[in-house]
Amino acid sequence: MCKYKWNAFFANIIPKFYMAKNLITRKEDYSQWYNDLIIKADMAETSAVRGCMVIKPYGYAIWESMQSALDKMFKDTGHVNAYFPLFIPKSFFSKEANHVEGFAKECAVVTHYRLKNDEGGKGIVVDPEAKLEEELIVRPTSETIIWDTYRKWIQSYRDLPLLINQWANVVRWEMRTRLFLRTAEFLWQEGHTAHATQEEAEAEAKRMLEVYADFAENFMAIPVHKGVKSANERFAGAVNTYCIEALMQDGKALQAGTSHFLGQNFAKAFDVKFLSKENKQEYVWATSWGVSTRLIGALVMTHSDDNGLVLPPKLAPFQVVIVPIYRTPEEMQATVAKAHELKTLLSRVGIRVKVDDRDTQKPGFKFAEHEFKGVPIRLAIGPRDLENNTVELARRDTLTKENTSAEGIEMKILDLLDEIQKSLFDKALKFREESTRVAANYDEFKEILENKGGFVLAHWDGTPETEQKIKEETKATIRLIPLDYEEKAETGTCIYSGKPSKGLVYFAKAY
RNA sequence: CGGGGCAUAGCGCAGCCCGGCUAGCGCACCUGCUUUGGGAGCAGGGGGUCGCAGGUUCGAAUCCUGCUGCCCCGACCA
Repeated sequence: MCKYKWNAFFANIIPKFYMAKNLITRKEDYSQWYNDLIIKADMAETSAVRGCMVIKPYGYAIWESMQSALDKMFKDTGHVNAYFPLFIPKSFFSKEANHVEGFAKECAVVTHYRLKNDEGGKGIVVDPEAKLEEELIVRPTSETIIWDTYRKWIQSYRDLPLLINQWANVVRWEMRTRLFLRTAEFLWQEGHTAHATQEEAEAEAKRMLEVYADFAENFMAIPVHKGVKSANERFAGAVNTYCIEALMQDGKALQAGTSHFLGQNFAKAFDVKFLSKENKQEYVWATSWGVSTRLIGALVMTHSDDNGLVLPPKLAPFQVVIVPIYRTPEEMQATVAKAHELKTLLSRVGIRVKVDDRDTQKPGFKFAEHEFKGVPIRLAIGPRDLENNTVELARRDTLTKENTSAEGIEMKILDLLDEIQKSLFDKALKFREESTRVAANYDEFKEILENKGGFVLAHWDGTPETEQKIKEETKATIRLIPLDYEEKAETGTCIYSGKPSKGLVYFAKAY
């Protein structure tokens, strides 16, 4: 009965799977640790298609948690969802010069629309008769198709602002891929907005940057820096790219979200004009912004440890797992019943709970499995607990255990979940602060990057050439220019060229 | 696209140099019994076109040729 129930409800989330007892440590080999963790925690795997991954139920559940939090934040800021086509006519794509240049090298192209049986009897071939008149690009991003559509939607200032988001997949034909961090196809959301004035569009781009930073810090428990990208790192077709940058445990930075002020570039390329209050034809102002499944990679690399995944309570598919412990059928019946009773109690206050009442696995195995998969809190209930009205409570982040009264447990767990969420953030913040250094000169800069990693604050002369040289020599790039860079106007000299600098910028090696 | 490596059961590997009988091991899987408060034990069992195509040979996982796929390292990227 219990076995049947488990299968019916959870077979898709936690399949029977052997956990490796020994995960390679972060210190031994960070990237292998990352790869093994993703696969062994059952989040994703490589697929039969080169560069593309299969997101497995547990990984997808994390994405769904992210989606629902973000989607609410988008709606709360006045956005609505829509959906635009996967395919973009080649001619659209080439209308904005910088945009094409930026994406041309990594586009998948559809050239035919039909297959046929090979005349030589060797399977299926592309029918050469079925060549498309105009090739279609599989979207690497949707600005072009969206702006072509917006032209028809916008006539007057009364149609503005237009605040639309879409949840979609995109394809960028990458040479080298890594699960979640860089795959040929990935899932994301892309917001595309149209405004009557420059000020409003810029404010929108900054507002969404704030939304992303809020999400990263309060849901993912990842501290992020907000800033502006240098010209080299700017989105193809944007006037300005704002970003949030996070620091991973190996000292490399990861761009966790971007928000672009597109100026009138796309409006001009796609001829999107509106009639202003003054009865004048004007080009609209645009933004776009996105975060992707890459965030899952950021989540893993920020919090997880040598024992496996560590998930922040707000995004964990299950916040609490309850493991019943028993010897006899009677004990099984009693502890499983108590576990479900507890689950009901916890669910009632909004906690996501799973009872692991599989009779096919021993408790020790379950402990190890849920620990590896990063469930924030584990409760164990055995015969002794039934007698004493207690539970054993274990925290994933600290790996500590305690016996506690079952009385009022739901309030205790609510508090504890908050505490874990905060503790993860604080720990990550502390690590980032400790990994952020100021370099007074180029030698110091190189020394820090080579031996310590992390963010390096340094003066820069503001030219793309200097950034390029530094990149070539050290592999570090400017991750961001602080938002208050212009106002602060600290003066100094560029560590590379010795020319005047307007302020410190963040350098790091990046994913 | 350049350099290196790998391809044998679901996964991880051994066997290959030096060809030979029915291709083996660990984990996973199935059955039974004993177990269950930190990854259970024993017994039995199922599962393989040895990446593909050709060649050498009485005989090929093993030797030769060609192909394909994958992984790692470098130039591009959220």
